[in-house]
Amino acid sequence: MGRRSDHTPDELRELLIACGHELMAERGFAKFSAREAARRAGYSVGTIYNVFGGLDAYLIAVNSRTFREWSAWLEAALAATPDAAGSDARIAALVRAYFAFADANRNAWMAIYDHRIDRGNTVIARQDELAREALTGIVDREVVRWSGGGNGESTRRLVRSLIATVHGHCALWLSGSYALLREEDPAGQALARVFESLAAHRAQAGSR
Amino acid sequence: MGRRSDHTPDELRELLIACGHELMAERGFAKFSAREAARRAGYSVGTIYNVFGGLDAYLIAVNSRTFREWSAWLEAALAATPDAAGSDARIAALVRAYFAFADANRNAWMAIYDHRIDRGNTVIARQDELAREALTGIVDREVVRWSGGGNGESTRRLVRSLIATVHGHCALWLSGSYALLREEDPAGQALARVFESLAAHRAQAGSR
DNA sequence: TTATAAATTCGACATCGTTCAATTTATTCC
DNA sequence: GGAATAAATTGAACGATGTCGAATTTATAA
Repeated sequence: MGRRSDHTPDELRELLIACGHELMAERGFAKFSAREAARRAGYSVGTIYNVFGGLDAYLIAVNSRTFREWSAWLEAALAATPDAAGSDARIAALVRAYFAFADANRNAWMAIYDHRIDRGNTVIARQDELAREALTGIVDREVVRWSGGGNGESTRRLVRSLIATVHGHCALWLSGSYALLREEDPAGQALARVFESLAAHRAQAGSR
Repeated sequence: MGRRSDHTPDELRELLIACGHELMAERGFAKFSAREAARRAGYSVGTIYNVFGGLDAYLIAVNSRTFREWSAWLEAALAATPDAAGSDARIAALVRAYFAFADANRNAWMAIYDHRIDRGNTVIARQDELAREALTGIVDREVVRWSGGGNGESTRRLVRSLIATVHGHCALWLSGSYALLREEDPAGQALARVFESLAAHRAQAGSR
């Protein structure tokens, strides 16, 4: 067949991403199949290559959707946290929501890190970059809010490091890795580490 | 052919693991091929299934070899750290060696976490379990040494959490994830977080 | 209506994991 | 030593994958 009037180019793109995301959530990265994703959309494999240019770009688009849902999940959790609960509560809500999303979307969440992008050969579309940066942005904002203003390069670095800390707990937990095998509250542990580091940096900043 | 006198069963096992490990280091998990690994050993695919029972068990054996090399690497780094350097230096050496091994064996290191084991359907051989526990054991020992004795369930939990912290930094760094994209010293950041948490727990224990 | 351009398909290809009947080798027994 | 037995090894078969492009079909323009 040729150009069909079923969907506009944008609609087709959306449709393929939606079906791919659904399939990813069902099967996980290892058992994901572009053929099957296209089949579900009512198209054949080649269409994915036409629309996205290659499998990598398609997977990036699928994972970017997960990133966006994740950000929305975090914002919703923060919005549901009353200001009166104090500033610690916002950090706690953020970390717990981070874990809750990963837990509720295990396959899709892990796929984000299962798909290795060779940044040398692959260009990431700007909109996909933005979806990833948004998450970092949320944490940035909340840490600045917690520490009461002081933003700068050192807090920027700290924020990335705290994200890595939480990520490590979440990843080892969901992958069933030995280290966290019998830990019943990985989110709580991650949160404890985050507060210890935040406290250390507040004290440090105050004593200068 | 039938039973060949080229290798004893143990030798064959070793050979297959060695070739698999080499191939994993070269290609990484995504491009690993059991066929190719067997080919390099001078056997055909079926032999892997005979010896290990299935691909999962083979991959576990291959990754266990990486675990053992990793443990040896850490022990070597610790052995090279003079006692006179102080107890902080041992922790620093441990974390830096953790990163150095991962960096020097990227594909093999990542494969450890790329291979998802369904613990419901897969039984892990005792020797492979031990290879994984050994690493945790090293960190356990060093943290107890640092804190000057006090061992118990709470330190056990802390140790696992610190491992998760370091793992998170290392994983995001090597996978080229956005969060740590421009961080020039991820190991230093991980180390800083570890010391912050260790300090917090020493203070806590001392004030009781 | 016809010609042009764009989208879509589908088959071809090499490869993968998995299984198992057939084959080859080593050992045992006479 | 030679035949019978047991064990290890192979390789073909199967369904599935990603990747590519020529052929086909559709929509639009002339």
